[in-house]
Amino acid sequence: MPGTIVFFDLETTGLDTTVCDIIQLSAICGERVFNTYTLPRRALTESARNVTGFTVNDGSLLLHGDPVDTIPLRDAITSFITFLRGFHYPVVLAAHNARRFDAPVLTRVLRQFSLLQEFQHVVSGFLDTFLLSKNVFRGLGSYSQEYMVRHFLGKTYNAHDAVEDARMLQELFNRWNPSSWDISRFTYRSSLAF
DNA sequence: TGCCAGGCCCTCTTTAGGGCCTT
Repeated sequence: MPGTIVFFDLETTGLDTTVCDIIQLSAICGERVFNTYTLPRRALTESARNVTGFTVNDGSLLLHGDPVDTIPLRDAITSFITFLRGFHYPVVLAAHNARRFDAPVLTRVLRQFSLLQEFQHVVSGFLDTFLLSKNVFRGLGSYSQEYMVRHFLGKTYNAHDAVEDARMLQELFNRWNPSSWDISRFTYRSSLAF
């Protein structure tokens, strides 16, 4: 049986998982919400600026033009691990396209700060809801999170805000109510994620 | 500095190419 599932999302400076910087790290489990912003060192790609609404000006992070408070990336990561320790751990971290995007990015940063071992003590693996939904719900027009929120929940939302993305993913998952077998099929050990 | 990917899946496949999903 899978343990606690924590839904999370990253907003980053781009799509290249080997170099992009994390800008926003958010997670939700039940009613407990985690959210942090960090100032990226790397410039956002044009498409990342357009999609997320983040810009950097004069050493400040702006969201749709309004400044947001940031903390150093290492502090964001250690706060996240502390947040995860608040559950019965090890937990499973779920994200849409986790295997190809969120897990490699997060794992690379954890390695960079020598925090991977500490993280793996609290997190047993990554659940990829993209791969799960693609296999469980055959024949849908799309498997993007936005499409599925419309399809399964009949609503639109503020996509590309990491908190809202994580919140909607949790709601989607609860609607799907996938079997333990399906969950385990698409859960990958965090130690194997790059 | 500026720019920026990539592994899986499908099929009009396997001597390959294109689309998806994430920012």
